[in-house]
Amino acid sequence: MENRDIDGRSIKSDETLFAIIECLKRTNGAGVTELADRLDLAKSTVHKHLVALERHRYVVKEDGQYRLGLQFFTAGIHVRNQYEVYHAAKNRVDRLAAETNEAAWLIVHENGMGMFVYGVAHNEAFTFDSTIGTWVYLHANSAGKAILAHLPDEEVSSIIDRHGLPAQTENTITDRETLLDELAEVRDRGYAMNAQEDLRGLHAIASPVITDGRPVAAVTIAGAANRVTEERIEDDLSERLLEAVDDIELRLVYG
Amino acid sequence: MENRDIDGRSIKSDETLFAIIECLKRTNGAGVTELADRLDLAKSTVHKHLVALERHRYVVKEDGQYRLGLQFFTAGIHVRNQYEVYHAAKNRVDRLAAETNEAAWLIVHENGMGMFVYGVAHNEAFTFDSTIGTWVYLHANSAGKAILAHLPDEEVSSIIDRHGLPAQTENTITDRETLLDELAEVRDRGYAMNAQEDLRGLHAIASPVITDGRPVAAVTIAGAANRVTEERIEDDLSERLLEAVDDIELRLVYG
DNA sequence: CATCTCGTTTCCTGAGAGCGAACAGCACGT
DNA sequence: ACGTGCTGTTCGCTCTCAGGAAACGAGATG
Repeated sequence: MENRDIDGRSIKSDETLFAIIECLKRTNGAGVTELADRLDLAKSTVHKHLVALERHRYVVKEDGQYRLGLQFFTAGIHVRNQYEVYHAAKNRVDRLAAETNEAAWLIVHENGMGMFVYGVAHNEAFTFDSTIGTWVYLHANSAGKAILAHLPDEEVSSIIDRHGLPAQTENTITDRETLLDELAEVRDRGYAMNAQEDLRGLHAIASPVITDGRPVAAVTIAGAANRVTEERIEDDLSERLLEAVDDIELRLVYG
Repeated sequence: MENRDIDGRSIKSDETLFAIIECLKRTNGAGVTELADRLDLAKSTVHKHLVALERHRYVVKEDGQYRLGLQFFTAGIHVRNQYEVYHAAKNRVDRLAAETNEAAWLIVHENGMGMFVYGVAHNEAFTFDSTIGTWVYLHANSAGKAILAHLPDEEVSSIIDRHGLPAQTENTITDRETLLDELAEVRDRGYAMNAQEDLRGLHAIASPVITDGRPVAAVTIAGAANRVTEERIEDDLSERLLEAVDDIELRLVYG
């Protein structure tokens, strides 16, 4: 199925290992036979990989089903903890959500894509938990645009080249020039806006966390479009957002 | 160094892959040469594995250094989200911490070991964040004992056989019979106690979350030994703990 | 400009990844 | 009890490809 191994410079057996992991992630646990069928591999091959994974606790066997193990959680938390900005921002993001009574997020970026690393919704209508740990395009939401706006031009274009500008809703910016204009606006304004560009019904504003001239992350306030109106943003939310970001940047510098 | 590949039933190349990951975890990022030296492998070998890891975003290259990437976070959060008990318990654990003004934790177990999946310290003296995602022995803390107390006897002994009863402090129970007696007590009392058995200066109580007769997790209240006294436990904390666990068990059954 | 020291690439070789088939366990309908 | 159909696991065989050594290229350092 996924025969994108036109490589020679990486390791095939690793690719099959990752394919197994990916498959287990999608299926939330599966048997050897099912995996072998799905990935078009011999049962014995899959089995040997699973034994290796199990020995390192990346996979657990339960009732003859294999599923991903808590070792991934350990590693994942370790990676998150390496981001100083997470520790600097966490409590302040909590406070921001409490003050505004909307959802607040911390987004970091890696390799030209964004990821939600932390979020709270004091008004807990939705299970926002499912959003944490997901990748997002930088061009299609306020946090991403806040980050892009403060990256060097050549980095922005290399990101566009690599990932393109796929549309998430009919409001997504899919044109290069339009995006660059928007980024200039964001720089002037100090914060970015998201008018249902990635999720219908959702409005959001975001501002970047900058250290040593580089945007390492962005903080977002997000909420239903009817609550997060343009005037509320101008009158109240934008100010609170910028205050929060200032606090976070300060804490990044001073322990 | 770690030549424990007396296997034949698993895959050697996977073992080196995991060794690389483990090494990157410990060093918080390293170069090809450093990894090759440390693991006693050829540079080219390490490099090819890194290319594979990088393609799948499990590793990122930054300033010629490789470090673990956010894909681990994605996978880790995914694993956590598979535990229904996490979603059922999160808010209630928050409330428990707020009520008692101590730290509260959710611990799950896998393969005879426990792991902190969630925790809050309303009294935020310590950076408890570093505890999340770490493995703990079940015999050496209150949460683990709460879980063990409600597992079938044969499962308990197989766990002891597999992991032993290593001492964490001078108060750790290291004797099989003593442990089994303690577990019987825990069953009677309804909650387990931790009198500086894994961490000096720390007192804790814990009670298991049971569904379908199986303990899937445990909830803990933990705090400095001088604050979490025996009489406060009896007068107040134990009751609040058991209430919280009841609520969680209910929420596990009803949506 | 020479000299380290990185990361990356190239090439070769024999260890071992991957395969197919046989084996073992369990749960069913008879 | 006895097939029958499903699992997961193990056993050899074979030819691929993972791993090693050494060359290459790119920055940094003196």
